[in-house]
Order: sequence, then C-alpha cells, then structure tokens
Amino acid sequence: MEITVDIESATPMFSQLVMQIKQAVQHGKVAPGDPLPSIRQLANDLEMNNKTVAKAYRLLERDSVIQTKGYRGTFIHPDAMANCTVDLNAWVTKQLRETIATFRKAGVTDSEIRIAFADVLNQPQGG
Amino acid sequence: MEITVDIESATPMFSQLVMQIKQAVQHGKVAPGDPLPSIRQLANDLEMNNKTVAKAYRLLERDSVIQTKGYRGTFIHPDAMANCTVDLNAWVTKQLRETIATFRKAGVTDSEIRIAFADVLNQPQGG
DNA sequence: ATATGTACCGTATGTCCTAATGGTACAACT
DNA sequence: AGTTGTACCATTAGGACATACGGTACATAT
Repeated sequence: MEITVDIESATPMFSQLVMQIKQAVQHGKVAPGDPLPSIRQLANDLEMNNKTVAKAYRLLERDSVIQTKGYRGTFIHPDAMANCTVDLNAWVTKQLRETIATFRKAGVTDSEIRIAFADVLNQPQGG
Repeated sequence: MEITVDIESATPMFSQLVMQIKQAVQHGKVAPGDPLPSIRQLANDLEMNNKTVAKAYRLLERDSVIQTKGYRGTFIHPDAMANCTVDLNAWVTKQLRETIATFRKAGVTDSEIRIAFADVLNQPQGG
C-alpha cells in the first residue's frame, strides 16, 4: 500500500491519510487482517509528525476501518469494506443542513445560530 | 424608559439593549404603541454607534417586540408582551442540543461537528 | 532493549467570526 | 431642511479554533 501526502494541498494531511487508506480498502489493495505500518513508522516515512498520523488512525478506528491492537500493531478491520463506505461526516452535514434550514426559515440570524451552537458544543458533554 | 449600557460587560452592547427593552415590556414600564427613541437618538444618548443600536432594533423587530414604521419612528409592538417571552434562542439551543447529542453518541468528534457546521452555514442560503 | 498505541504538556500559524466603530447614501415623509 | 429606518462601503481588536509541530512519559508486549 503506497501512501503519499501533499503538503501543499488544501486538504489536511491527516485527512489525506484517511481518504487514501479508505480508498485502498475499497479498491481491494488491502484485505481485512492486513497489517498497517505503525504510527511512528508511517510518520517517519512520510516525514510528518506522529500526532498527525495518530489522528488519522484514530479516526479510521472510530469508523471501524482499521483495528488497533495495542503493542501488536494496527490492522485492517474485518468489516472494513462495508464500513468505509459509511460516511459519518456526510450524515452529520445532512442533519445539520436540515436543522439550520429550519432555523433560517424561522428568521434566526446566522450569528445567533453560531452563538447557540458554540454554547451547546462547549458544554461538559452529554449535552 | 431608562436604558443603560455597560461597556465593560462581557455581554455585547446590542444584546444588553435587547434584554433591557424586553424587560421594560415585561415589567409594564412601556405599553404597546409607546414610541421608542430613534436609532440615532438612542445611539447619541448612550454614546454608541448607530449600527449597534440598529442591530438591537432589528432583532427586536424580528421578534415582534417592536415595530418600525419607517420615517414615522419605532414603537412597541401590539403583542410585545406575549412575544418577548418567546425566546427564539432558547428554541434554537434546545434543537441544537439534541442534534449534537446524537452526533456525539455516534462517535463524531466535536471538531468534525464544528467543521460540518461551518460548511453548512457558509453556504449561499436556503441550505 | 525495542516496539506498540496512547496520553499529557506545550507552541506556532493561519483562518474565521464577532463586536463595534466610521462614513456615505437612499427614499419617504414632516 | 430635517428626520426616519436602512443599506452599502470599510476598518479595528479580540477570541476561538484547526492544523501541525515538539517533547516526554506510560503500560504492554516481544
């Protein structure tokens, strides 16, 4: 699996990693159970920070596209193929689009929406 | 109706105006049909910019707490009493709270929620 | 020892938004 | 002429945030 990152690109590096790994899964270039390079290894190869790679891996694991097994390394998730077609962000965007449309129709200012949004998001959790 | 503004306060000046005028309505200090000082007049009295007062008036009119009649001036709305108890912002906050709670339960990062939110809000309109 | 993922501290840069300011101008009316 | 609300141009200061970086440390395994 070849991974490249374009520093000049407008899309964040961690995002490029996520997309490329998902594509590799979808194109069958990697199979469930296949090992991925370690965070430090990949960061070293691509000449980027560990944290950036770790962030990409964290997101991929949340989406159940990869599986980290602690000291044993990281592997492609058994259901990777199915899970990487599920776009969580697209779903979030769709939901927000509907919600915000309702607000706007009610005459709520974008500024007010932003403020309310910030208030809610900055609450301890569970909100 | 006495209106004061605290420049030092953390709450924006336009917001202070909105709250004070709503309170004056609720406390019966002003009645429907009563005239409000003109935007320029109030801005001059409180030593603040026209735009800031205009912003407060605009929000108050959207909430049907006041009524602007163009060159004739601005007046307390007939249904001001009822309308100023309707808190549009509280409704927005409640809706957002529920929506965001759903996202979080699905494992969506706050950061991702913010990005999706910004994307949706920064679209031409109607979205 | 070496490697794994992970967690914490922090810094720097750039972007976006808010709030508030200033000036100019308009149509409509007194 | 003067006033009304409103619209456009603009700037300033401040905050919040994303991205990416650096260093250090941990338990767990080989």
